[in-house]
Amino acid sequence: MGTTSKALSLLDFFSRKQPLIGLSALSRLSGLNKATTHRLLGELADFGMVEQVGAGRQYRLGPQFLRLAALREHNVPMRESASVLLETLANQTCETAHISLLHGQTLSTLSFAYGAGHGTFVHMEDAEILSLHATSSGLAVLAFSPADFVASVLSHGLTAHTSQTQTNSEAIRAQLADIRSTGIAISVGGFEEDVYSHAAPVFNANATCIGAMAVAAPVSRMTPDLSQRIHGLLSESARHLTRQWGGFPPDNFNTKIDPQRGPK
Amino acid sequence: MGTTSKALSLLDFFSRKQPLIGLSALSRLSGLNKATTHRLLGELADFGMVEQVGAGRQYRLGPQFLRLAALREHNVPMRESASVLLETLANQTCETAHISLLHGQTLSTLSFAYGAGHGTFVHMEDAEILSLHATSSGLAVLAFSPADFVASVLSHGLTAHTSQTQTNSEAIRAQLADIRSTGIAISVGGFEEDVYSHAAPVFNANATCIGAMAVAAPVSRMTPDLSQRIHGLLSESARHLTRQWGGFPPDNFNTKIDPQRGPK
DNA sequence: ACCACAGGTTCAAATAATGAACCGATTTAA
DNA sequence: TTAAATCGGTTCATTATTTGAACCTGTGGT
Repeated sequence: MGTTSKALSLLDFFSRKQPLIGLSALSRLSGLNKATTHRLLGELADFGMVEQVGAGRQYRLGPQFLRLAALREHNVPMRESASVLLETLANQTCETAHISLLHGQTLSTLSFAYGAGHGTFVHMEDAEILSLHATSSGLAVLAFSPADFVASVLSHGLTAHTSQTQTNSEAIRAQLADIRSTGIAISVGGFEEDVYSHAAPVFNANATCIGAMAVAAPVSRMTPDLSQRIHGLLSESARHLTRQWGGFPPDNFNTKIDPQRGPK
Repeated sequence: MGTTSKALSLLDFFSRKQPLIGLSALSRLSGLNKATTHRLLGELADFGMVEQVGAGRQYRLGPQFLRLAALREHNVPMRESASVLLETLANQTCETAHISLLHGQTLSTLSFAYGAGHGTFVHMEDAEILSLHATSSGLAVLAFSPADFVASVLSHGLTAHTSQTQTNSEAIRAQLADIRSTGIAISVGGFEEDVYSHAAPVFNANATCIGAMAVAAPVSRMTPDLSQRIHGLLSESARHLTRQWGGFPPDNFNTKIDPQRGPK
């Protein structure tokens, strides 16, 4: 592993829950020597990728990312184009629509939109972390990911976020087969109680699955009829997004779904 | 210079004008050996900081920045807090308000807001690059930056963006002295024709100037009266933002400005 | 007074970065 | 239709950078 990778890997320890990390802690987390960590952080800081905050000289992510993200988004408006589709989807379903991208072994939420017409919604936040085995989005991604990746994810500890989280890897593998045939993943209360969500995979130009689009509703509002509608609208939106992002589905992804009745 | 810095410096060659860069070109631009450039790009790509686009295998900024920017913004909502103030300022002045941060020897626009009530406005874009010597924001930053930094900026070629750009470094130094006493920088058509803009510096927790807030109006709409109003509102907003961002003005920044008449 | 842990620094030893030359494939110029 | 130039990418002996144990210094707790 190159020096640059080590430096960049430090950035991955910062999260919503842990926005501030001290030198020693980061050294421990990364397994790198304290002197090495210090030097790498210094280089990252020179570039505005981390910054030190007064009190305990702790580190946090720097302002540089705002600039680079704006530049990236200007060149490749992924977030913008996704947002437009999500707004439509949220309005059509009157529920929360979101899109999350694969990053390592978790999903990170890129954008979301709330529907209208109800008093309550499934809540979402930008950069929220979703686990692969416990969310519909995660299952959708796993279903279209390489076998070794799936094996790696399922072999690590499958944390139970709720009482309904499926932690049996064989049961999950069975679900993945279903998802591959329908093109839609479903999860009920696996990540948060009372959330019923549908998800469809999104692919890049190499036909690799890079994330998933999802619609999440309170369990109490889900009916076979609504599920049917979401199924149709969601798979259409996800396919649309794949195209907009310059990607295309892999050969094992059946694009010829009858919108009236679902596949098979 | 460490290896990590070399890798990160590659990111700085991507811009709005040049979003795609090939391996050889990037090697030339950075002065690094092609093999080195290739390896560094590979490491950056592993982390999603750059990605290769199909055709000519050219590189562009990667999707990772969206995630990190969202995380940073969640932890430290600089953009969000600035936007609120800019909206207010734009409404109060009925003109374009924006904030730009210092990055290297240029300013990068973080956020902006348009006023209401007129048919035309000064146009802005996210991540737009402003030069230090030719904009009011740049002058505001220079006025409160270390002497050696100012010297470095003024010694490099001062490009004339318009016929009205001031390129005489002595004349600019004289302006800086004025700006230090009033706390507001003014530039007329120095960057874009027909733009009359006011700017005020913003400081971080080390009392270092990190950027500037500005109000830009068409020259034709600028009157002594409007300038007076902008002067007051802008310096108040900028001071407010400095506080919100956890910073404070340096000792040589006079915070006791009479809002009726200006200082002195 | 003491210990434990924090951030940060030092310098010989070990490792990883470097770059000239090379490859095969396109593109351009003659 | 060649021939030269340029592209992205790779190789490997040489070289320079990274590395980490030990060491400061300061702080908060007992």
